[in-house]
Amino acid sequence: MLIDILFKTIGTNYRHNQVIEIFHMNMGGGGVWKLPRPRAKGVPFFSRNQIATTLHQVGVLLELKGANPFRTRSYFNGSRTISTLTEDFGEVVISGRLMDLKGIGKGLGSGITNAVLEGEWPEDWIELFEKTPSGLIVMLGIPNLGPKRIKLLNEELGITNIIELQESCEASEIEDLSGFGKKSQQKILDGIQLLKRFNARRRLDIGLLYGNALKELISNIPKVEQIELAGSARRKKESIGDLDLVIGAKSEHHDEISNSILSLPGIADIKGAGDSKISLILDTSIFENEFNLGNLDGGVLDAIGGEDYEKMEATGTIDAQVRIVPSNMFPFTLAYFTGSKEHNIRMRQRALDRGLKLNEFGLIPIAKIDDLKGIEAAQFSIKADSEEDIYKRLDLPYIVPELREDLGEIEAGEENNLPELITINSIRGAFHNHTILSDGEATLEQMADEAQKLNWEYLGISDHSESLKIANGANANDLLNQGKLIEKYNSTWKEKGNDFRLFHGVESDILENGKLDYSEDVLRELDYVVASVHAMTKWNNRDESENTEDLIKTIENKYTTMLGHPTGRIIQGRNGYEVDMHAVIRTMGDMNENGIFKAIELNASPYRLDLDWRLCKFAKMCGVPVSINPDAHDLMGLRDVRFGTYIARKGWLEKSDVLNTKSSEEVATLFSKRS
DNA sequence: GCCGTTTTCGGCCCGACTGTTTTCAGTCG
Repeated sequence: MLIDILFKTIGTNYRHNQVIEIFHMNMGGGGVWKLPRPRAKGVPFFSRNQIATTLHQVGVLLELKGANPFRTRSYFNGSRTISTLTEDFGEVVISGRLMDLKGIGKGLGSGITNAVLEGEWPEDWIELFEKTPSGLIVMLGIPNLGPKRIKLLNEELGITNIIELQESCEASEIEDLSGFGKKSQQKILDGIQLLKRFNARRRLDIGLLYGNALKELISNIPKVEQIELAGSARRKKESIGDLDLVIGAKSEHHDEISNSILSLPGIADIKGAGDSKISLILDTSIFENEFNLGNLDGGVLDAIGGEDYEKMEATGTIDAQVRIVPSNMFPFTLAYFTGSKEHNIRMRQRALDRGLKLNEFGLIPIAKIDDLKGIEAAQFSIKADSEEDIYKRLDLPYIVPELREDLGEIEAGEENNLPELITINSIRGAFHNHTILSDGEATLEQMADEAQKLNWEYLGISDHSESLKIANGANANDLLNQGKLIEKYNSTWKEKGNDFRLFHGVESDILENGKLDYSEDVLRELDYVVASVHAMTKWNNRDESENTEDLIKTIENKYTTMLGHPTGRIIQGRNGYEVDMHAVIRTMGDMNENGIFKAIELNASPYRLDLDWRLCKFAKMCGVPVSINPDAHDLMGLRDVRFGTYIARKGWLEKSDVLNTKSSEEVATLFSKRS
């Protein structure tokens, strides 16, 4: 049963650092990769998302074909350029400015232009999609198995999918291939198991739980001078592959520290232990108490494997790499293993431009090192007490880990224009929360109490609407009665001089043609409406333009205040439906400009983190306020706003960009701007 | 495939680790 569920999801998620990126951008669509069909309405025949996704997929398919790596890279670069474009993509193509973009030359430029203007994909791309077995793409998700060896497996043994691969391993057919052996055969089997369980990645909340537990244990080891969690966990990516920890200590203590680490609790297996690096597999025995996964709404639970999910987490593991370096190297190693790869490339290039070489050991004047390499050369490194010093030496202000993705942070740093990112302390409340009226676990009163314990000034209650039977959606009468109760509480607090207040909303299901639940008479009584899609099957089966049109209709509805979990994606569970979110956000931006308040939710549940951080910056640019909502189904759920804050920071948001940093008076005023 | 130009083609970030090899290829970040 469990395996069935997991195999079902493997079809849509792939772990390959580039493939997974696409998954997280919600650009992947359904299971098998297919070139999108052109939009029925004509030019532009394809959206920015579709072009960016396609370029990326062509790049992956070229890798599997064994094409020139620089050629494949240019497809990835092109995809990146287009997905981060802030202008209207269609206009850029139509006005013939596409090839002015850095990274788009004659080849990509003419292919894209023809696709967008004529609705036809280049022949060689069509052929790539048709001739590559989709199972090979799934195999890229297996750790330590890349395009070259997959190509070899395909050519030598005729393997076209993960099931055949597993059978071949079990029949010991792989170990005899040149370049393979017993160990790599076993590694592939292990990797298949990992992929089946978690798509070889873990959600941010789970990663941070393990990471912080290990960090805490190591920091108590004598003679450890510095320790920090690095990697994607430090950068607060929505999911992480493995944990990276960096330790600073005197060289003479490295052995002792290393031995202490190997005897810590929670280690299921030791994959390797060298002079400077320890590779571990951690399991849940690292936690003193069992971890509480909280109450999930039914849709989320289903998407991540239903009832079997908790069992899976309880027996789950995570890989961790621990590196021990002399304290003087610590900032360099920390920066290096924090990444991202793209950010590091830019930083290294920046160092080269200044006659310096940047690596995990130091920042070293090239003139001094002759033929010395790595750690040998590091004796000539410029001193740094912290990462700040490294940035300073490269003429940049400090860039926080969340921003290190090479998505404009270097340029913003050069212009001294980095954002002052929001912190959790700025949050004054939240607007998407459930009570026992629908599928929540706590009463209105309990939720209000908990919000006050968090020092919030207000709380918005938005139970599920009538049509969502599966989540016990509230009928009109019950909803209106909830409103009366809220009024009563609000006036009682006011009489007592307590400034706390509740806002009364609803999470309305988005119905046919973008309609909301309930009659106008009911909607008029509410402070706000969170409009969300729940009919995922239907929305997944429609094309991007239909979904986009319906969402825009919903937003144009007078009573829609904000869009809830905008794409419906569940991390490690399912992709979102296809939608041109740029167009949706742009519509919201235009309405805000005209004095009509429309906000977009950043659903802070670690299972969702939707709006994706890559789109937060775009919402900010369009002047669309972001509401960081926990989608709480119980008291603990309110605390999920912290994950939303991490993602908001990653998405460049400042305090002023976020709705729930405003005072309750300001919020009330904004909510009243309906038309 | 893109870029930058020495305008016709060479260079494209770089190092560690692993498991294969017997000097290196593949993978990863």
